[in-house]
Amino acid sequence: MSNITIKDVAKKANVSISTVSLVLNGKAENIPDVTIEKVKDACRTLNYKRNMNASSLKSKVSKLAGLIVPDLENSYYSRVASCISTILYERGYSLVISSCDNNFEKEVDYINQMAARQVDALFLFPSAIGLSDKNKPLLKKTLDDCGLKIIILDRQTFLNSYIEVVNDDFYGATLACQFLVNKGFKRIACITGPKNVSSSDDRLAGYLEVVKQNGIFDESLIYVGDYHSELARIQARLILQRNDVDAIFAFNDLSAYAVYEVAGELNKKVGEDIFVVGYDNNPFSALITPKLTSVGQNINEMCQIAVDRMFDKRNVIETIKVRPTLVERDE
Amino acid sequence: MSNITIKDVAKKANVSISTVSLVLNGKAENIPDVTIEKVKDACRTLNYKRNMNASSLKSKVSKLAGLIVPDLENSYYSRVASCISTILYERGYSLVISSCDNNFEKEVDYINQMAARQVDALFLFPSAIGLSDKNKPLLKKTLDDCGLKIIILDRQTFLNSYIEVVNDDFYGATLACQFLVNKGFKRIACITGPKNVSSSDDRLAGYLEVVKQNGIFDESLIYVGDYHSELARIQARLILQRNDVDAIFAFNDLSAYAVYEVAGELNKKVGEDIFVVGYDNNPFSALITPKLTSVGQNINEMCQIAVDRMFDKRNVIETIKVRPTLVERDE
DNA sequence: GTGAAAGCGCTAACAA
DNA sequence: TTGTTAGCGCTTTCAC
Repeated sequence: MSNITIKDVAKKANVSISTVSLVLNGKAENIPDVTIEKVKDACRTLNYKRNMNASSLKSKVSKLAGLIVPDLENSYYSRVASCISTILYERGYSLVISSCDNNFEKEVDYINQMAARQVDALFLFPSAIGLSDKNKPLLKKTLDDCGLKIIILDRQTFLNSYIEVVNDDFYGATLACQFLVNKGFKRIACITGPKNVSSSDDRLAGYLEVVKQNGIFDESLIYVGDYHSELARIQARLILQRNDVDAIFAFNDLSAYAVYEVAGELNKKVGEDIFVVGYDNNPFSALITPKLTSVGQNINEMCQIAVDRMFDKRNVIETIKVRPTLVERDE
Repeated sequence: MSNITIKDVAKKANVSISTVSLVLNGKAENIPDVTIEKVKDACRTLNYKRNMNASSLKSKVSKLAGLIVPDLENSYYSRVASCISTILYERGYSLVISSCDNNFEKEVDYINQMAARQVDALFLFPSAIGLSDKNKPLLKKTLDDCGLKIIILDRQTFLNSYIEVVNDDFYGATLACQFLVNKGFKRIACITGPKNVSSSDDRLAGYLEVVKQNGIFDESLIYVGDYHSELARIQARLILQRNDVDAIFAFNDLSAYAVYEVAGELNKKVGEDIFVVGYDNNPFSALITPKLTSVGQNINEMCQIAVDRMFDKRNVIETIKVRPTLVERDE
C-alpha cells in the first residue's frame, strides 16, 4: 500500500487539496488547464494511487457492484459474470463476484457481505434452494434488510419488491417446439427439468401450448428430468427404446447431450433416427456432431437491461422478460 | 444504505464505541459475556450493518482480494475463480473478479483499479498479450508500482519478482505421451498450441522427451496448432489422411474435439482407428463419446497454494510448479 | 473492562 | 478559481 495521499499531491503541485480532488473526479470545469496539468504531473511523479475506500466512505458511492450466482463454474453464469463485468467496466465500476454453490446459508451471507462492502447495486441470480418455500421468507427478509439496490436476474421470484430481469422460458419453449413441428415431426417427446422449478414449468407450458395447438399432444411423451446427465440418460433410453418418437425437446443442453450418448449406444443416429433440440445454447453445442440446435438466452441483452436498471434513478419495480432466440445448427 | 453506525449500537447497548468495535472484531477476550451479548443484541435489533470501507480505511486491511483473468468465459478460468472464491470465503474474504478479455490496456487498468480498491492481495493470470516482449516491461512496471501483494498464476513470467504458482506443462505432456506409448502406439502425432507460448512450448518439450526416449520421434508428426478449433480441424484432417498415425496428443481439449469431428467426417472411429489424448480436462470431455482422456491441471491444488501464499507473511519470492494429473477415460 | 479521542484519505460545503 | 474545514464510520492507543 502506498501512503501517498491527495495531500502529498497537493503539496507537490502547489495547489489545495480540494483542487486535487476536483481534478481527480473530473469535476474540474472551473479549473485552468495549467493547474490540471500540474496536478496530473504530480500524481504521475509521486505514483499516486487513489484510495477508493476513503472516497466511498465520504461520498457514499463505491463504484462497486456485487454479483451473486448459484454456481460460477456453470458456463451460463460465467458468461453472465463476464458480460456484466464488461459493461460495468465502461462505467468505471468493479464487480465483486460470489458463487454461493447452491448453498442457501452462503447466499444469505454473501448478500450481507455485499451490504457491508457498500456495493452500489447487487445483481442476484437467486438459487433454486433460496426460492424454495422454506427459504424464501428469509431470503426476502435479508434482501429487504440489506438496504441495497437489488436487481434479480434469471428467475422470477414473485417477491414483487425488486426489479427483475428474467428469461421468457415459455416463449423459448414455443420457439423450440414450433421449430420441430415445422420440420414435420409429430411425435415430439420432452425431457423436462425438475418439477416446481419455474424455468422448467414455464418451458413445459410452452411445449404443451405448441403440441396441443397442433393436435399432437400425448402425455406419455413427457419425461421428467432434473437438468442433470444421469436422469437424462435414463429418460433418453426409455424414449429411444419406444421407437415411436421422432424428436426430443430437451429442456437443457446437458440433457440433450445425454440423448446423443444413449443414441450412440443404441446405434441410432442423432439427426437421422432422432432429432434433438436443446435449451441454453451451451458453447459445447457447437462442438458436438451433429451440432445441436438450441434455444439461447440473450445474455448480452439481459445484462445490458440489468445494468441500465442499476443506473436508472426512477427505480421502477417491475419484471422485464427477455426473449430468447433459437440458434439453429447442423440438424 | 443503512445509516446505523457502531455509535448507535453503543448507545443502544449502553456501552462505549470501542467495546462494540472489540466485540465486532472478535477481540473481546477481556469483555464479560453479558456485555458481548448486549452488543450482539443491539446489532440485531437495530439491524446494524458493518461498513467495511470505514473499517478498511482505518485498519489497512480490506478483507478483499482481487483476481484478474484473461477470459472469464473460458471454463478453466471460471473454475479457478470459483475455487479461489470458495477458499477465501472460509477466511471471510471477498473477491473482486475482472476479466481483461485478452486486452492488455484493460489488464493494466484493472491492476491499478485493484490497487485503488486496496485489495489485500492480487491474483493475476497474466494474458499472453501482456507477456509479449512488447508489453512485458509495462506489465512489470504496473505490477511494481501498484504496491500490492501479487501472486502470479498459471504461466511462468520470468519476472523474478513475484510469487508464481504455475502448471508443470512439461510434466503433463510426458504423462499424456507416456500413456500413449504404454498403450503400444508408435506413430504419435501432436497438435500443438501457438509457438512462443510457454504452455505449448513446454508441452512440446515433454512430448519430444518421451518420443525421443522411446525411439519413435518423427518430426513430420508435429502439427502446429493455435489452441483453436479451425486450425486444429485442418491439422487433424492432414493427420488422419496420412493413414499412418496411431494416436494424437492434442495440446488442448478443444483441438482434440476437432479430431473427433474430422474423424467423423472421414468415417474413422476415435478409440478404434485413432486414439486421442487432450490437455485441460475440460468438463465437456466427460460428455463426448468416447470420453476423452485428458491431462487435468490440479486447479484446487493450485488455488490452495496460491491462497496459502497470500497469507504467508514470509513472502518468499519463488515459482511453485503444480503437477497435473492424467484423467483416464473411455478410450 | 471500558471510554475518550485522534485520525485513516477523501469529499464537498462554504469562504475568500 | 482556489483554500479551509468538518466529518464519513471505524480502529486503536492510552487513560481511567
